[in-house]
Amino acid sequence: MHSTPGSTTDRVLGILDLFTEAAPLWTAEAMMERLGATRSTLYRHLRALTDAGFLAPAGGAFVLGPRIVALDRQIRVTDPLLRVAPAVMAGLRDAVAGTQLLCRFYGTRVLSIHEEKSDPRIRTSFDRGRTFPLFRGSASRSILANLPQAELRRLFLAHASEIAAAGLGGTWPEFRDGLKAIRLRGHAILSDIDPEVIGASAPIFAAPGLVTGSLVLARLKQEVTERDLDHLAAMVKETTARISAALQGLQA
Amino acid sequence: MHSTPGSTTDRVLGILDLFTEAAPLWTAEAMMERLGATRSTLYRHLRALTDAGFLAPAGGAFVLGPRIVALDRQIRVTDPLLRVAPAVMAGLRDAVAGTQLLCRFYGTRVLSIHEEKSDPRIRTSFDRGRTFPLFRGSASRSILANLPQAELRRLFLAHASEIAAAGLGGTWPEFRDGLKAIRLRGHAILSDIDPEVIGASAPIFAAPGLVTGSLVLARLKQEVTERDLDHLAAMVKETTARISAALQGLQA
DNA sequence: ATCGTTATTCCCGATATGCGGGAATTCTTG
DNA sequence: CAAGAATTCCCGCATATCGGGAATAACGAT
Repeated sequence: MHSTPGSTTDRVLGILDLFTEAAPLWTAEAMMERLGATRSTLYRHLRALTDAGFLAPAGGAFVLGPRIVALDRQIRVTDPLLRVAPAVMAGLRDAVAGTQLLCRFYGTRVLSIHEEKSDPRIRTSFDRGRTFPLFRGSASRSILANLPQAELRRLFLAHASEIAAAGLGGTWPEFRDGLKAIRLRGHAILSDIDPEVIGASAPIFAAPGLVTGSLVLARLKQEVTERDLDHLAAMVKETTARISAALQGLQA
Repeated sequence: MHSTPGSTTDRVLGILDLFTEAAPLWTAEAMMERLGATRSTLYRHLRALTDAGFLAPAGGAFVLGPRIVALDRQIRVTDPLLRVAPAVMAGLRDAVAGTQLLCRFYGTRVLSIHEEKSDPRIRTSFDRGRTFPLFRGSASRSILANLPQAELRRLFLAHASEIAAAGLGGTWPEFRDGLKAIRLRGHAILSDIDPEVIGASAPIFAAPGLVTGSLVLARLKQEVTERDLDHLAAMVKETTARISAALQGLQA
């Protein structure tokens, strides 16, 4: 074979990479061409994915399958963070007057896992399932600032240019000390992703010192004053403290 | 090798089967034992799944990963049915005074893909992602009744005993004619899954004659009269007709 | 229903790939 | 910084995957 690296399994799972928001529907023919796979091999792989429910035939083409939806439900039902946080967030609706985003950290990406929206004008489709880059956005910042040193160093070595581009410093001490300041402050305020929206975030801990996610309280930037931001910051710190406590109570 | 059938890919995907609502967290050790796999092989497979984001390490064990949540979002964002139905359903909230379930048909299973709940006492965690058996429940019944004959025959041959158990007839003509009656009536009323809840459903068509899902309007059984059921039936028929029309308008 | 067309599965020999035992490495944690 | 655990690497052998093409099944239209 030529330009297809990785094992068979990687190639099979790689098929799922084709299915994006922009291209949610693929015919076997199109996949063959795109992947440079032969007909029998591709169909064998499609069958494996279809049998497992990750793909489903839809009128001559394939779409992402029901298993994904079912597995997402399992995650929702079993995630301890989702057992405690949504209720707390619902109680904050009116006080925030914007949008709240609960995020979870997955080693390399930050994922929004729950949204509580009260300002319909914020049309950031910050849905559950949206991923954020680790070095941009308020949610990620609060997480990053609370990662263990060893992990930070690894990240710095692997992503120096991204880190510099995000204004997080060009040297390791700059990076580390900047994050330390955020950690000590206890919250991060950023308008980094959508320029019309500004968010205050704070970390959520699954155990003392072990950051597992963050909460963002966001509002339309042009409508908030300095005082509002201070208020949001205080609120998000207080709220994440409560969520962390509840989370750790669950596990005990 | 012994009792592990299927291809490598099947075995890798099979790992995900372990992760259930009751057992959402697996250590490598536990998986080795359960699957009868050797250490290196298991870890190779875990790595493939983890790299693809379908699993994630969580403190010495593994859980379902962020990719699943992200893919579910893609499905939500790109599903035409979800583009038209939720707004219609939201408009019915007060009129239904119960719970509405939007379901999609996936060849072999019926999956709830959206819920609009207005009666909090119905605690059926009929969440998005819940799967229903094809031969039970109102949602499935309306779909089944509108499947092409060829597919029905195939289903009957493959699942005769389930079909009989569900009271759908012990012979092919019984089965076919029973479903035909439902199809002509245009709706199905059943209290088949949760005995406290009764639901009226009607099919949704992606194209004339091509059933793609169904809508269920459900209420607490002990609170509904015959008249209420008639009303629900009329409402669900009218609503699914509108959803089908909107859906077919989209594609044109 | 019947046929032509397209989509999907099956077959089988050559060969690349996954398997497993164990050692090496990396990650945790005190 | 060291001991223990978790994870990856290594490599020869056996096996499952690949691909070309034919067979079959599903689909659509007459």
